[in-house]
Amino acid sequence: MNDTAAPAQTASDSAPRYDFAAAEPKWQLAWAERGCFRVADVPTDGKPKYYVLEMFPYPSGKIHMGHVRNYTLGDVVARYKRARGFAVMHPMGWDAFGLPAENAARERGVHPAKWTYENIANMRAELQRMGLSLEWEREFATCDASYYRHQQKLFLDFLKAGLVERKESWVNWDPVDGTVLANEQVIDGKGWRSGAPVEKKQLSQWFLSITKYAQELLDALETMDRWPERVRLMQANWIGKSEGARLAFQLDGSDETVEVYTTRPDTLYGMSFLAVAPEHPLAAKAAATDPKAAAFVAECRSQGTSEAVIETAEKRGYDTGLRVKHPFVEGATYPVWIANFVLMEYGTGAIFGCPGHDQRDMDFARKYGLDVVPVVLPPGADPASFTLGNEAYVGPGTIFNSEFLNGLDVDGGKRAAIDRLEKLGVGQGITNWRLRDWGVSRQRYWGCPIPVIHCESCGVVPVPDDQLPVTLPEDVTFDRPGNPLDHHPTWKHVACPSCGKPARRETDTFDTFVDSSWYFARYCSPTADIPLVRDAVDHWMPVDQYIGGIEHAILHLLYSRFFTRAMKDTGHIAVKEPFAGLFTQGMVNHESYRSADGSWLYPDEVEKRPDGTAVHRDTGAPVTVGRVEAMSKSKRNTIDPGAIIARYGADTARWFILSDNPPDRDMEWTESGVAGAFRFTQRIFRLAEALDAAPQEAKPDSFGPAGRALRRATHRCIAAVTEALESFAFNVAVARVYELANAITEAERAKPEAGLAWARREAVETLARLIAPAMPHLAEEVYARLHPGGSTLVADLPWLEADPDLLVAESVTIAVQVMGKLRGTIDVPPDAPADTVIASAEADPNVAKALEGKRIVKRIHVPNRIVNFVVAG
RNA sequence: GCGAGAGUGGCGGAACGGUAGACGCAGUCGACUCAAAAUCGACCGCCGCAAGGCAUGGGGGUUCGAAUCCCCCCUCUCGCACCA
Repeated sequence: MNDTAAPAQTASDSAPRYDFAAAEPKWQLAWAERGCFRVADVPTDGKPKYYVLEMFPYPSGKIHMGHVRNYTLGDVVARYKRARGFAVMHPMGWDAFGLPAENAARERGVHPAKWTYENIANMRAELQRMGLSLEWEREFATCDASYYRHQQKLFLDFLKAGLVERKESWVNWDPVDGTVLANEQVIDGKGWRSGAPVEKKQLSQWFLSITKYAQELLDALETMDRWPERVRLMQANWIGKSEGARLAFQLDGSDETVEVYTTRPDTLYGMSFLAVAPEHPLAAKAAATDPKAAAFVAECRSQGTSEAVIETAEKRGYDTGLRVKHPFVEGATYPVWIANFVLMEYGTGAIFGCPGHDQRDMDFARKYGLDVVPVVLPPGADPASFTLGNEAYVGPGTIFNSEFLNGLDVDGGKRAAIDRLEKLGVGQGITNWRLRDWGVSRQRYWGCPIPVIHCESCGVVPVPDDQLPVTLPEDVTFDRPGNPLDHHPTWKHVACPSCGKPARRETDTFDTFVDSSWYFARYCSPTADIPLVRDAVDHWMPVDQYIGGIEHAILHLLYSRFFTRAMKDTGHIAVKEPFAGLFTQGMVNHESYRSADGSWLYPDEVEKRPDGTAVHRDTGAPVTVGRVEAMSKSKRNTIDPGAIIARYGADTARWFILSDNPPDRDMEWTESGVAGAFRFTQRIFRLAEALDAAPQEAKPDSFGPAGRALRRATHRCIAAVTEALESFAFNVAVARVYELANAITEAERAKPEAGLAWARREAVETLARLIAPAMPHLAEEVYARLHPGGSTLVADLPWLEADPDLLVAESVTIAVQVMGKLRGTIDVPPDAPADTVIASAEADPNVAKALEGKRIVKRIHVPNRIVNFVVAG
């Protein structure tokens, strides 16, 4: 059953089949030996450059279908652009630092380096079996000291340039394991391994100053027209610029003030309370003397962990009894509440509440019986009678109930209020950002060491350039929790480079997002002894086409954009934007299967019945076919690319993945779809074989009707596939190729005529060259058959150009409508004059019938397209 | 809640405002075969014997003509989410 579509030939099978298992390695070797995909760091051949890059993989050990899709898409682009005359750089490497390697070390006692490099070797072999046009000479792993030493250098340059800060920050602390946890290691507020409730702990950590570039990162999004709109939008939201005012409220009966951030200073006269976050210093102060306040703060803290709780949590608060003075209204004071919906992380951790024009404040006010004073009058509303129910009014309008602001619109009110605050010296207009600086310290072993030394007398001292790289010690143990670098007996003890006294190395390593924030630039000069060689990086950057999953829409792409700017400002690179074009691919999904007892089954264990039901392959027990969803180990609906390639070949896998649907949408991997793609590889091969008897002949002077039709199909296909590839419509390109194959089959059945053999040969060679970006091995195999003894590789051939004369049809079929309804079609010569076309349209019997007894009011003729009669009566 | 995208046969999908459903998958029938597989051929949106009618989530509109443009509504997916 496993081999219904297997390539093995049976005795009765007289037609020889395309032997992909022999062909694919053969052509892979040929490409490698010829160095087809090599380019110089600094080319001198004058070709335009094109840099294609797919997001490099984490070396988990095996490739998955998402990789196959990602790298197939990139390879189609790379091979196509190369044929179009570009010098294409298409490198590959490994995002090799990270937690899984440490987990493997703890669970299986294998050293992270050994585990990682073995995984890399395995995955490299798998990728090579896909026949990708990669330049393996540029390969590196981010865990190579020869890579991360330059990362350390970049960091030190950033430090010098004032782009790095050290500040206190909260981390997830597992009190049982005594270790810092990554966010994904915190499950429902508990440590994933120990199950102990996670605590927040403050540590001194390194931050890259991404916020210094917030405005620029936001502005540049506007110009990035080759990025998907939604990715730009997600980044803009993430950066989260907001304009407003910061103002200080003075506590009644005290000199102390509370700072508030607001985007609505125009609504200050609608204030009815002030609220601070539970973590706010004022809340802490209230809690110190008021047990009830302390209890409320504690309650907020205990509840705040899981996201589901936050989403549904009711607004609750506690009145501290303190009051603040209004900045504009002499003598007016308002209560100060501690409220669970105020976020310490955003703004100042305190707000002024204006229930009339903010829904959250409204909910809070209604719950606790606080005043609701409308100060913005919607257009057309009557100021005397206007009231608010439980809905805050957030639209435009005219300010009222607001003294000096009365009569202004919202924007004018904001400006006037800010002016007054500034005059009074209690506040000013500011821009606030949601984007935070990027904390890059990780308390982990398997990462790039942060190259600084802590000295009691000199403070933080950068590791001098000549002492780089700071390498990871190999003799580490994972037998206890925490950071092995910290436990290491000698590694962290060093002499201070500045004063020579005993000092301590930084034992934190970088967030792995740092590793992936500049790898694309390093590929340009992958073995240089400086981070980036300007000639090379200035030639190849930016990446012309970057391809990867949407899951990296924000962090990886934003960090890379920032990092590139930082590298520019420290003189390492000329460009600001790393990725000129971005394409985000969809996921690869698969049906899931469950047996009667609810356990998940692998696709291999399931047999589909013709009636649509499914049973267990061995036991015959009924199987429930579940949803089509993302492949995951837990649901066992994964398909191993290695097994697919072994059974059907790389070209089949590549072809199916391209043919199923548009590449930016999620696709469904189906067994029948792969089988269909496999059948097509065999069919192409048969079309080529059928030519063997055809004599080699010079191009005939004229062709018969079948030959002319085939030649038109051939050249139309060139034009159509080219257009489809240019617009990333790979599924359409595939459809056009099928059409040409169908046209060739039709020509095979045609009566023999002079020149037909030549036309068939042209068609098959065209077919081979058009499939080359998608099915490169089969393309070479077919081409080689057509050119016995030749040594030219399709990989080295230029892209085909369609003959414009053959793109014009001999006759065109024109639709004839009466009042927009199709009543017939007529065949006319292309570009026939309107009056003849209309005359023959009217002569069509069916059309004539529809026109009978009617008066033709208007005759519409769109050349080569349509005739439409507008009639009356 | 805010934002974005998408709704077309049994399925994936195609379609510069101009013959809706290209192409593939699945399916039906036939040829070849002792048989099966493979292959080749024909059919394959819905209603209808037919003529014809109806069809691109629903409703309006613009237009000679709308899957495509505009307005309203419904559904689904994704992202963000007490961001003041």
